[in-house]
Amino acid sequence: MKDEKAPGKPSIPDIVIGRLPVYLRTLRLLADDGRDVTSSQELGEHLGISSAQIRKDLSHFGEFGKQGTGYNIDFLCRQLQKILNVDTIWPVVLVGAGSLGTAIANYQEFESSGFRIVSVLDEDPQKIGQPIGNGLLIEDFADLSQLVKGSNVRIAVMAVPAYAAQRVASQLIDAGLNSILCYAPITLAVPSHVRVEYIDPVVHFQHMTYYLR
Amino acid sequence: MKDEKAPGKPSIPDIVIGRLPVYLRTLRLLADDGRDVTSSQELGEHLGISSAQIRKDLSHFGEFGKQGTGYNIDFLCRQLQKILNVDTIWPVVLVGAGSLGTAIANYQEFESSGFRIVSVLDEDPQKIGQPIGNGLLIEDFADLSQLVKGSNVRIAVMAVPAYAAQRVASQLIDAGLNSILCYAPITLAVPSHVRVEYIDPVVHFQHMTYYLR
DNA sequence: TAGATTGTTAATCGATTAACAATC
DNA sequence: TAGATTGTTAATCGATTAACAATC
Repeated sequence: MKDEKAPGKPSIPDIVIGRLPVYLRTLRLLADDGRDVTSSQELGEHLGISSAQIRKDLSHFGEFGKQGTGYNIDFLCRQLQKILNVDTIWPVVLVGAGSLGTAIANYQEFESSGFRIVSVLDEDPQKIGQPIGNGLLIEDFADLSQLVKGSNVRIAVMAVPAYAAQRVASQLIDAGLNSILCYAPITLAVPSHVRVEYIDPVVHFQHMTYYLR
Repeated sequence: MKDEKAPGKPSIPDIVIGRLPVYLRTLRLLADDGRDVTSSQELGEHLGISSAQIRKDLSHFGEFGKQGTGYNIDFLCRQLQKILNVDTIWPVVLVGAGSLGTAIANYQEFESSGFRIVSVLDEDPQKIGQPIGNGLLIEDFADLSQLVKGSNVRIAVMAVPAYAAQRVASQLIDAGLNSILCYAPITLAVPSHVRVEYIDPVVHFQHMTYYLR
């Protein structure tokens, strides 16, 4: 999944974009520790990457630091939030109210990071109508398009079994969503205007075991 | 997190290793569909990468295909499992029996992928002793080192709050574990012999929102 | 001022891809 | 055989890093 090159203005490498949320997360932890200022060197040590890379990454977007001093943490956080478009709250639809879906619905970090789960959908009649997460009720996945219509929801999280994932994804896309975070262990076939990110713990485990002998 | 270069024999790029589990996952889906043979081109189309990359990646490990025909799916699966060291079952310790920990304990895909959660640990006295997952009981995190001692557990999953994550990680490492899958939204400070992989949905969300205007 | 750190350039390093001989 | 696809080479492309002038 690469960034599409906007003809004319040089687009910023997708790999750079992918690091910004990690920078933001780290800066917030520093802020929580009461810190006001940091440097590319300190950040790099925290993250195990070079200070040059951090400065280079940030330089794609502007000048945020001060020579001799470093970066004001609050200021840089706000700038990164603007760059990443998380200076507002994005509504998110969660599909799948199983064990994993419930965990996602309960997760407290979304709200402070720019996201709010506004609907939880499932196909199981036993589950529809049951409470979940923070004051939500599980709704019928069949009502998806009605629910999305006229709302400004553009993001979905899928916590459904692998066998259902492709069908669910297609229906999400038909309903007008174009950003999907997929927890199912399958690579989805989607049109090019849709962006999918994947979370699969097995992929991480198997990556680690390569190095275990 | 890079691969350490073994002096002498040229080490295989970590980024290549990271793709192998995705290849394996895709091959298994094809096998489940009743397919016997595939090609680098077909795989590449499935995954949205070039056929050349797939052939190049595999070529680091040997020759697994047949000109004019492609790859026998079962054979390539077995080879990838060997390469990734998932031709046996790795025991895994899960720390954290909250909502996310419960979802992980319930997840059915681990067993067929080379992993088995053998212990679930928590610090909450209310939780210790309660059943979780597939016939397990939540145990006391304080008993970690006893539990690991003499066992062959080397992998842990952390599903604990961010504020507890660094302490838990350090204790896991003290107990002798060297591979950690961390669901807490924090970059851990660990010695160089320890490998950590991270799963943070917010990082993925924020990556996606950059492209939403 | 002296010391520290940025933003940026140019060099290095590494990954991806196109192309094709080999061969099933 | 003719067609297809591998494994590999060399070229291209892109990302990382070292170094340093600028400057706080």
